[in-house]
Formats: sequence, C-alpha cells, structure tokens
Amino acid sequence: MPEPVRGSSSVGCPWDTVAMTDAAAPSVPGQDMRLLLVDGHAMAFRAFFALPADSFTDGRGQSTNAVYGFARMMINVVQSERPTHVAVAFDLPGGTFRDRIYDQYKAGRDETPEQFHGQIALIQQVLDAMGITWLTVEDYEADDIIATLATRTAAAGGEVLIVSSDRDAIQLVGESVTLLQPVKGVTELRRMDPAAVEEKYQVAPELYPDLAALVGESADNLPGVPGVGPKTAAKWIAAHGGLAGILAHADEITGKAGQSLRDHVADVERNRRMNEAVRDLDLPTDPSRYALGRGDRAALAGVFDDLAFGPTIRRDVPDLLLADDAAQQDAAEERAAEVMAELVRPDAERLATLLSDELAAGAALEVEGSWELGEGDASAIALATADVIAVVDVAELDDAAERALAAWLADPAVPKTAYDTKASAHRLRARGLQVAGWAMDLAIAEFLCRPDQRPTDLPGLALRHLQEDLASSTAAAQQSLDLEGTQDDARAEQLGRRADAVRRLEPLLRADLVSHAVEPLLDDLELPLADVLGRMEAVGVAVDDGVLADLDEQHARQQEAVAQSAFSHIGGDPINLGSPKQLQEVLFERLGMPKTRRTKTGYTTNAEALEDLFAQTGHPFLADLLAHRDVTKMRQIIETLRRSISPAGRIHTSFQQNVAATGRLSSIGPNLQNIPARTEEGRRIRSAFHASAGFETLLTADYSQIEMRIMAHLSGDEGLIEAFRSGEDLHRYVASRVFDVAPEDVDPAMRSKTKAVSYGLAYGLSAFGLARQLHISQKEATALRDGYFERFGGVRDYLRASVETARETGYTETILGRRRYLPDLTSDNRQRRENAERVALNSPIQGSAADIIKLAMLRVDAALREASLASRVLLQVHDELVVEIAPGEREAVTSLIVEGMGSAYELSVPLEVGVGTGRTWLDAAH
DNA sequence: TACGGAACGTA
DNA sequence: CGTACGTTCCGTAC
Repeated sequence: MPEPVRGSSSVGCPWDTVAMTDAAAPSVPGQDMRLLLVDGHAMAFRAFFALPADSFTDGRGQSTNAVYGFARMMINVVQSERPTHVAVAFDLPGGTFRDRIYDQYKAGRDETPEQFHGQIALIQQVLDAMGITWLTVEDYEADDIIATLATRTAAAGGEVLIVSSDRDAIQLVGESVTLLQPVKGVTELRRMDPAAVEEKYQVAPELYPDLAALVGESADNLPGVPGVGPKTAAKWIAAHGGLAGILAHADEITGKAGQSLRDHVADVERNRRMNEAVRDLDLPTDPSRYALGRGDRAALAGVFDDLAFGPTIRRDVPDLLLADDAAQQDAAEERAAEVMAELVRPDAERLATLLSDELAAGAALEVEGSWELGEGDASAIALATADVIAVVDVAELDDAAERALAAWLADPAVPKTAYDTKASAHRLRARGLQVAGWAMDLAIAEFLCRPDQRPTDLPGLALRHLQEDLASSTAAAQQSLDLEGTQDDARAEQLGRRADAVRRLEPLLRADLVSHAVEPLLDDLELPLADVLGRMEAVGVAVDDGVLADLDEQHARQQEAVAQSAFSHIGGDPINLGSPKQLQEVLFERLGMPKTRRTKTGYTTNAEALEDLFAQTGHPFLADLLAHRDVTKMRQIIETLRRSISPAGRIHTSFQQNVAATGRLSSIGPNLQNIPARTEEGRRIRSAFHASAGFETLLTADYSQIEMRIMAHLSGDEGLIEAFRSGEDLHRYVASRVFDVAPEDVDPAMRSKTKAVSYGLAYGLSAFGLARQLHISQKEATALRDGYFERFGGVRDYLRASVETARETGYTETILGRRRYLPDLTSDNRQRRENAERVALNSPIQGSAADIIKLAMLRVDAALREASLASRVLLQVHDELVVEIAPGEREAVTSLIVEGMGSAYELSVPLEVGVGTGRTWLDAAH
C-alpha cells in the first residue's frame, strides 16, 4: 500500500557521487539504521548567537560565525553519536500552510540580523562538501521534514536522533526517537528520551503538543490560556488524559483558570492544529540518500579555505563523514565511461575540419609529455570545447594536418586555456610548435585568488571547484595516470578528460578572478609574463663546468684539511660534522660547552650560536666546524649546479608564478635565485655563469633600494621622499636625521644601525629582534626605533594604518591590486595574530616590488623584440635582471633596460637602476 | 621510501 | 620575538 504523501521536496547534495543504487540498499529503512536529523535554521540561529559575528569572517566581509558553530556542532554530534545516516532540514523563505491558518504565526519576531545573511547558503555548501543531504519542502517547515523522516524510520525499526531547539520536536520523542536539545550554544546537547520529557514537562512526549497548546508558544506568537502555565496544563492533562478530554470536560474545571480556559478554547484549538507536526511529506525514501560517508576531503578543505576556517576544525572532521577511496573510485569509473562517449580521436584528415569548425573559437588544452623531449615520449595534445574533446597524436599527423595544427596554435585570435600555460607551451615548443593566444592559466588564476594556498594539481583544483561530474571524471583521470605504460587509448582518454576538466573550470576561475578583483593582474601581467618566463627558461644560461670543477676541487682539499683539523681538537672517533645530533654530543657533553638556544630536537648548532660559543670559549674546534660548514655548503651548491647542466652546457631553471604568496617569482630545478653573492668565496661560483657563444657579455641590472622606495611612496613620508630625491646615500641620509648629525659625520655604526631599522620596519620587527640582530640592548633598540619614527612619522603612520586596513578588509594589497588574505589578523591567538601583522606589513612592500619588476620584464622583453635585438633576458633575481648581450648591442640594450626598468611604474620617488656588464655573472656585478 | 626539522643560500 | 623563498642533509617513521 502506497504511503500517503504531500508536498514537493528538493534535495541538495551535489557530492552524491557514490554508486549506491536502490538495488544495493534496502528500499525501506532497516533496523541497522541510526538516523540523525538536524533542524538547520534553528541550529544555525543558535550558533549565530553563541559566537561573536565580528570575530568570524571569511576575510571578505562575510560573517561566518553561524557556519562555524554549525559545522562544529555537526562534527561533534556525528563523532559522538556515530549515526549511519544524516539529514538536515531547512525552512524556506516565505510562508507555510500554517500562515494560512493563522496570519499572526511567528509575527513579532526580530528582523534577521544583517550578519546572519548568507550564512545559511554557506552552511549548505559545507554540508554538500561533507556529503550530508539537506532538504527543504515548499510550504512546510523543517520540523515537518524531521517529523516525516523520524516517524518513517522509527516505524521501520530504525533509531532516530533529532537535533533541534524547537519545542515542536518534543512530540516526536519515543522509544526509538531521542531529541538532542542544545543547552548552551550549539555544542552542548541534552538527551531527551521519553523519561526525560516526562521528568521535565510532567507529560508524555506525545501529549506535549496538548500542553503547549494550553500554555502557548511565545516564539511562534501563539498565545495560550492566560493564567495557565505548564504546571496547571500538566495537571489537567493527567486528569483528563489529554486535550480532547480537557475540552470535553471544560465546564467541570473550576476556578479562575477554568474560566480562562473556557474563554480561550478557540485559541487552544488553533494552537493545537498549528503545533501538530506533519509526518507524511513526500521525501526521498531511499536510505542511501541519507547515508553517511560521502564527504569529500578536498572539497571540504576548499570550502573551509574560502571560509577562512583554521586548522582545528579540519582536523576534527570525523572519517565517518568522508568517502573512502574505493567508493570514490567506483563512482569515478562509472562517470568516466560517460565522458568517454564524447571523446574523439581525429585522423589527420579530420583535424583540419575540426580546427576550422569546432575549435575555431578557442579551446582548453592539455599536452602530454615533458618539455625535455625524450625519444620514447608520446606527443598527444587534447583539445576540449563544450561539444568535443579531440585527442591529437602529433607524431601521426601528415604534413598538411600538422601545418593546420601549428597555424591554429600560433593564431593569437584563438583563445586558449591551459592549467599551466608555461608548461604546455614548453611541451609544444619541444615539438616545434609555437603558441599564441593564451587567454587563461588556471593555476595562476587560482593563485591570484588564494595566494596562501599550496599549489594543487589539476584534479585537486577540479575537486575544489566543481561538482560531481568533473570531480569524478578528473579523479578517474588521476587514477589512470597511475597505469603507466598502458595502451594509447587509455592515455588518450585520460588526457582528454584532463582537457575537459580545464575547459569546465575556465569560467569558474574567471568568475573567481572577478570576485577577488584580480582579473587585470592575470590578463595584463601574469599571463603575458608566463610567456616571457617560458622563453627565458627555454634559453637557459650558459655555465662552464670546468670552472665549477676547479672550484670543487679546491673546496674538496680545503674540506679535507679543515675536517682533519676539527677532529684533532676533539679527540675520540671522528664524527659526522653534518649531523646536528652528533655535534650536540660533542659540544655540550664531550667538550662541556654552555647550552645554546633550544630547538625542537635539542640545542641549536647554527652558525650564529657557534660564533657565540667561539667568542665565549675560543675553542678551535668551533672555528674549524664553521669553516667546514662553509666549504661543505659551497660544494653542495656547486654539485647541484653541475648536475643541472644540460648536454648543451646550459642550465634551465623554472620560474614559478604561483608559489610565493607576496607575488615574487620562485626558481627551482635548480634555484638560480640563491647563488652566493655575499662573500668573496661564494661569489666565485658566479664566474661559471657566462655569456653564450655568439654573445658578447652578460649584463646585470638591479633596482637600487626598491623596497625602501616603495615604502617612501606608500607612506608619503616627506623625509623619506626627500632622502631619495637628494641623491645622497639613503642610509647615510636617514642616519644623519635619526642621529641629528651632518651626513658626513655619520659613522659606519650609525649607518648600519639605521639600515637595520629601515629594513626591519618593512619586516615588522620588534625591539627584541632588532636588539638581537644588532647585539644591542632592548632599551637601546627601542630608543633607536623611536628616534627613527620621530623623524619619519609618516612611515610609522603608514605602517599602523596598513595593518588596520588589512584587519578591516581581511587582505593586503599591492600597487597593482594583488591581494593577500590574512584571516589571522583577527585571531584571538596572539602568536598567530602578530605573525599575520608582520606579514601584513611586509606583503604590500615585497609584493609591490614584485609587481614592478614583473612590469619591467614585460616592457624590456617587448622593447627588445620591437627593436629586433638579439639580446635576451635570462634570469630574474627579485630586484635584478640578468641579460645576455648580443655583439654590438651593448649600448642600445643598456639604455633600453635602464629605461624599461626605471619607468616600469611611476612612484613618488625615482626608480634607480644600476647596471654592470662583463663576460661572467661575477664580472657583471657592479 | 617518505617526511619533518635544522641549517643556510638569496632578495 | 622581522619578510619571502629552495635545497640539502640527517634522523626517524614507515
């Protein structure tokens, strides 16, 4: 017999990807079922008032206190109650059938607080990521949904737990239905079983609505019988068995209360109709719709990131909520079969047609292989549009098809998207194909929106941004990636699915860019820069292995000698000088030296501490150890460089645009941004980097004091601006003001102290840190800083204001609008908050410097090409460019570089550029 | 074999 | 108890 049903429901749970068919699960709730039901709105509201809205924001002005409290409650209750199934019911805006019965229902409630707005939708996002089904039913309240599911489940022998603060839920309590009522906040819950209800209200749960009808419910604006409270009502119910009995014998009830009842029978009857829960709504009956364990860890992390939630809540998410890998794979494979249906592998003939029809308006692409083309490398390109995924095997194309493909790729009018445009361009370049028309780089776009997020791979990105379709298709793609060496078809399919993922992500990331106000930063700066960087990487820099070999040999001899000397001073068996553990044994036990600063694992043996120990003890072992460290480090660097040299005698680093949260580039494989420069010995390594055959010299061009210039610009401090306009040495000038002496009377100690303060300011230094660095007292450090601020008050005002602005907006900003979100600025944890404050001080300065040199790189690159010069930019080291000068171009290139860098961005102080040229990087220093 | 910590190179 | 990175080694946990 079919159940009577009413209402039209909607069920949200986009992560409902686990393959659970009706056949696999019982179609009626079984005895094993332990169903948790939550009143979404009621609990969200309680969470909102339990936590301060001002302390929980996502950094973009949206309060998240209700979301946090709700998530916390869900996690706790799932963890402690271990349900097998969960559903969360929400009210819909607008009225319900109850408003038609009584037009004053719930009237007189306060307006929803401004900061509560939007939080229900965010809670639903969290639930989606947790794989928890949430439901709404038009014209009915959350309580009716809960009543329906509770009744149905209990009837089938299941167990039910209800989390609700609404008193209407009390009537649902029964032998297998327990109500968890919030006591304080949302995380402390009181168990209400039939005995507890009876105890508290003096009536059985099923009679509670009778009691409530008599007493009234002020929250719902349902007045009861004046003069009748819970005590009287309970007494009458006990005497007459329920409301029906009471009304039937109303005449017999004596006293004032009896008269009051007779005067308000209509109200009582209305109340009783209003508070009766509806138990027969039309809701999904398949238990798998409510099953636990469909949450997606990556999706949840993404949602929590957007909400700026901290690490604690993430750690506490119970595994019970999350899908296990096997189940996800099943779903992914199922979905993968569908995606394959649209996959085409065009033959050479078909390709030209495809390019001029479907792909003419642009496409997403993924390119297989490495950019160091090896023999066995496949050479497939997947191209995806809304209608087609084409996988092209470049090696099998005939000449005409290859020309068509090359033309399509090189056409700047055809917009192209890739996950990592520079990597794709490299792979195509390795096959002789040039690309123009890059319109989107997903990895960079993601980074600009969330610069503190660790870079993710494509499936990770997709999981964070997309719902079931793409999530599972890319999960499958990732899966088949592991099947190394399978046949071509499988590889083509997985590549095609990746391209499809890129295609679907493109509009989402585009919208993300707009909402973070960084779209121009991608379009006008990072995307064109990726192209410049790609060419720099491909060119590489020539390195003389012979020079490095000689250096290494010298260092090897020195290392041996210094090691022998070191051992001669400590006696006993030789130790591994590179082992902090063994060093600690020797220093603090065998030699009995005073203990140094603590580290997590013991006592530090870093250079600063060893020098300090040497000053105290004069022990020769320490000097030898330090020398050994130096020479070992040099050998390490040399060895790394030598191993990176290509057969052609060049080193090709990779510049990453999505790593440094301030917007700087980073360099890997090898890192050419940390080649020694400070010591004479270290600098010699730079003599191995030289101009290529066919080129004349290397040129280095660096910005002078760019961070201090940005500080002067951003702060508008007249004194600092004047310092730069005066042409005087900056630190000498500033020191002369701080110490109130003539510039020529500034001694080296004054200059270096002032310099330390200047740079310290941009890093958010403390008096403590300054004192430690300068080996002066904290008092002296404080005085130094105060003296500085006295003369350069604009700097102090700017630094203060910039942190406060960041605290209010939730992010810092560079001169080009590059953002960095710092939710910790409002943290209650002092350590976290102060750390965020230092980051907030530094990010606009370091980031603006990064913006400027990136602009300069675009200008310089464009100018070199425009002038048809053969000289080329090879490296960027944060405030420096290394350029290779072609014969006869030195003067032209020098002025072009100085001009391009100097006018990259107009500050209120001049941007000065120093240049030097020479055969090697060492010689080009200036 | 994988990972975190310590150490140290750069701006 | 100033920022931003990458690489190496060691020692430990698998």
